[in-house]
Amino acid sequence: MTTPQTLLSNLAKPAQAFSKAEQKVADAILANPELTTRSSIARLAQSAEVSEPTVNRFCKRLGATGFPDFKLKLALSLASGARFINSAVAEDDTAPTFTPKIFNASIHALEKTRDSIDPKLIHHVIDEVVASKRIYFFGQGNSGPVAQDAEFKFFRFNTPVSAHQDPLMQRMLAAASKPGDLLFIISYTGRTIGLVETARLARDSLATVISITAPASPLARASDLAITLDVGEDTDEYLPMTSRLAQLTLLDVIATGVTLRQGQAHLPHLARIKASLASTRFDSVEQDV
Amino acid sequence: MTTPQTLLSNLAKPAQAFSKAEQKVADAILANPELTTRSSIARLAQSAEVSEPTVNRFCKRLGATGFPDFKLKLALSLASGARFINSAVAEDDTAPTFTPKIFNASIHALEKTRDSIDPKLIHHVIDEVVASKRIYFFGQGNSGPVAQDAEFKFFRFNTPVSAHQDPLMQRMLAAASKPGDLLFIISYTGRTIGLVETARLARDSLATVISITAPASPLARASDLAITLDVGEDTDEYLPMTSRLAQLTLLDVIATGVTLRQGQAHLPHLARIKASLASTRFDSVEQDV
DNA sequence: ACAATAATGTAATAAAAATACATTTATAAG
DNA sequence: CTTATAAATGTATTTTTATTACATTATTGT
Repeated sequence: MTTPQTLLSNLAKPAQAFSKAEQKVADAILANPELTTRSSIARLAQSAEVSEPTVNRFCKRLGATGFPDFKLKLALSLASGARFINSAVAEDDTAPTFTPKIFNASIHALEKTRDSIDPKLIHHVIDEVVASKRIYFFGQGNSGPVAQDAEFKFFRFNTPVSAHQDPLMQRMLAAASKPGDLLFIISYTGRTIGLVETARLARDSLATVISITAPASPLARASDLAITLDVGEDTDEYLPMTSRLAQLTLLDVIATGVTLRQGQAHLPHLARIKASLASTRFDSVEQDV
Repeated sequence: MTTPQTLLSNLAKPAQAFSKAEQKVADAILANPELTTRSSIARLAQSAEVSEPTVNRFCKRLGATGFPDFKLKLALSLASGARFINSAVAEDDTAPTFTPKIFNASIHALEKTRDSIDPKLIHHVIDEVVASKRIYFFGQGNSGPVAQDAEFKFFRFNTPVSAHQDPLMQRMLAAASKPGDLLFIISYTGRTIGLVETARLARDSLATVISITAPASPLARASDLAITLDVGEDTDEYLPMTSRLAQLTLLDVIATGVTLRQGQAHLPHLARIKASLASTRFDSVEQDV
């Protein structure tokens, strides 16, 4: 299933439309990929008979942040079927080829998010959750289901929680919010007008607003705390939104943090929830919730 | 000599007899190995609170020729799957430690799903979607948001689609279904009584039922096609459900397959959807949907 | 043939890693 | 309990490596 050497085969593909100098770089890498993972940019430039910046540009064109990053990805691609580069879905893809690509794109988004999250910020968010009297999750469009998922997750705590996708309802609840209320606003772009206004309304009411959104977006600016996710999308029209997976996992992290913070205190509450579900199952050992 | 796999476990081994400063380095690397593979020696030295030469000596002691070589070997060791040794969340975990653990658990779930999916089955599912006159997504509990997410995704196609979380609604729609109708039923356990009965009702009405659920479960048996996900036990009480991420990505795969199958035919439909959203944004370049 | 643009290279700068060497800390002998 | 000795660690410097800014050279379309 896992096609090994995806980066490599990508290099070899003639359809790649490399420029002359870049083709030389590709050839030089292909001639001895293992060596390349341990080369300096100068050595590779020399063996490809091009200048060093050309090598650097070549790396960036292939999605790396620079030469060292490229070497790392190349090494991984050699070791275990590449999952970083060339996950673009093409029109001639079939189920066996696009299935791993899409999973890889999702995995990549999570890896990127994992490495960009600031634990201190998470800590602050958990503080706010623990301190709150009531929690709302707001999302529209694709982020609506994320908000709802969060509701299920946070339902385990004793704090009242609800998720809302309807813009009017969101607006009304924001306007009616009070100090001690905590609003999570989830938006990939952070540019949905209604949600930004909702954030402002809530803050006017002295509620706390935490957004999960794009860096430097209007929503991020309008929030008390903003967890910004830059998953980097839109490059491939066939690749679906991976940001919601990052949002979901991020909310998992926050919920887990709250659970750990609360310690054993809430366990009886949880037991009641589990018991209430038992009768809806064929077999009560496992559960969806 | 240092084979890739042994590097990580070597670090974790207490028997290693590291000196004080070297132990700090080992701890810092273990705290976030993925990040280390992309760090500079200065960054790692700082996070371990030691000097840079100490890090360098540490690397050499472990058989690398220097820091870059060490990073390379570390990356390879991570790629070979040694990274999940430490992913159980413990009560004394704090934000910096449990955050990567949870992301890793999610990533692992996707990797496992990626490698267990049968592309032929996906192909059949896409056939059914393309052939269908109407599509329903049913889920309860945690799978409810997944169904809703799928609705957003499949809305792009011309086939009428709706998601339902209410058991009564699901039952009624299943009973009223007709040949040409396609029901996706999403359930992690495949043991929710209501959903299994719904599947039977729908098949009695000659609709097609595709489930995304657990292997060998009652729901899987009650379906025409079952995509079974075995993400693994939730052995750790603090680790959240990762199955829904696998479900979501799987539905991404199916939707992408349908898109590719339909080719350009549906593009005008998509353009209209995009246009309808433009006025709700501060900046119409990006979008949530 | 000539602008406009893209591609590539040169030279300078910044960043990273390794080295030489100084200082501190631990150890063991008297 | 010193004090010589060795081991460990850190500081400052040099060397290597990577990136950037900018100049030059090709390429393309009119």
